[in-house]
Amino acid sequence: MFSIGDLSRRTGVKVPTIRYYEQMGLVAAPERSEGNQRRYSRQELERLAFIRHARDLGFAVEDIRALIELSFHPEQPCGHADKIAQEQLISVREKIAQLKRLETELERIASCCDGKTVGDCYVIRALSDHALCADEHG
Amino acid sequence: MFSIGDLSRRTGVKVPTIRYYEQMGLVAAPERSEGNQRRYSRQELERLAFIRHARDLGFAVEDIRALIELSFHPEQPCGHADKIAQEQLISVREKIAQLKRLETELERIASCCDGKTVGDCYVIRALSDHALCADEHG
DNA sequence: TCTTGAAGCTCTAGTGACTAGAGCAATTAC
DNA sequence: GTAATTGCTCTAGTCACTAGAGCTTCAAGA
Repeated sequence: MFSIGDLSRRTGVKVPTIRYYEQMGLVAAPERSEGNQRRYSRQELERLAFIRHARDLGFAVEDIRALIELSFHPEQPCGHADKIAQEQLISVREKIAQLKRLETELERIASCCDGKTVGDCYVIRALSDHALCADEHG
Repeated sequence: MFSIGDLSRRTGVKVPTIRYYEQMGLVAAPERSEGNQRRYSRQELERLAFIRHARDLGFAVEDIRALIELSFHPEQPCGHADKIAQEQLISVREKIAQLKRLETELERIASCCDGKTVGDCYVIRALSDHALCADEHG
């Protein structure tokens, strides 16, 4: 049996976050010791590792909830799980595209500043005047 | 003079967000009409456009507050403004790098699933078993 | 001038995914 | 046995808004 601290060290999920997941119903409330401390089984360790991994991949808690539900029904078609993963991939790609536009703009803004004072600082001017932008963003 | 709705249409910042910025002290509390409605000048329109632009570029509200402060002191050296922009650029690049790692992993996970049921779904298996990951992420 | 509907007002609470802190109780190592 | 560490619950805070209730003001047409 693992204490909440053991679980935290083994999964990399912080202790208060584990308790938060329990509150949100992502992990089941575990057994308790005589002194009311949480005691986890290996199964619960694996569940938390699953959640950690999915969170690292950017899945929302609601997505993870759905994936866990699905894993309880191994006989069902897995199209739903695929869909969740595909949507996450699309969302990640959109974020990358957006951030790349910002990167381009910021490079222009941050590299052009050769003024000495705020009065002729390109950073400030560029932010004041959208027309200085090379292309549309945001 | 502009109503809050005019300002919203011209800058693309939503009405409740403008009031929120006022509460946070990012924009000054404007004059009021006899009936207590906000009335903005062109200067305030420009300020809000500045904020909008900076938010689009991913600057935090606190960064924007600092940039606005700086813009009030055009005689000061602009090193601080540059620093804020440079840090934002670094942060954006880090986010891009992280998201690209996720993209790679998600591509692997979401494309490999040729199972018919959840029981042999690669999505679920990959999330359960970090060892299936090609490289470290998160 | 009157009316009506849109736009505005304040205030509170909710979002997501935690994080921090207070004030205790239990466990563990020496 | 005792001291340090870990654990417990509960509340509130984070960020940048967003939603809703319940009310008032404004602007345009009849």
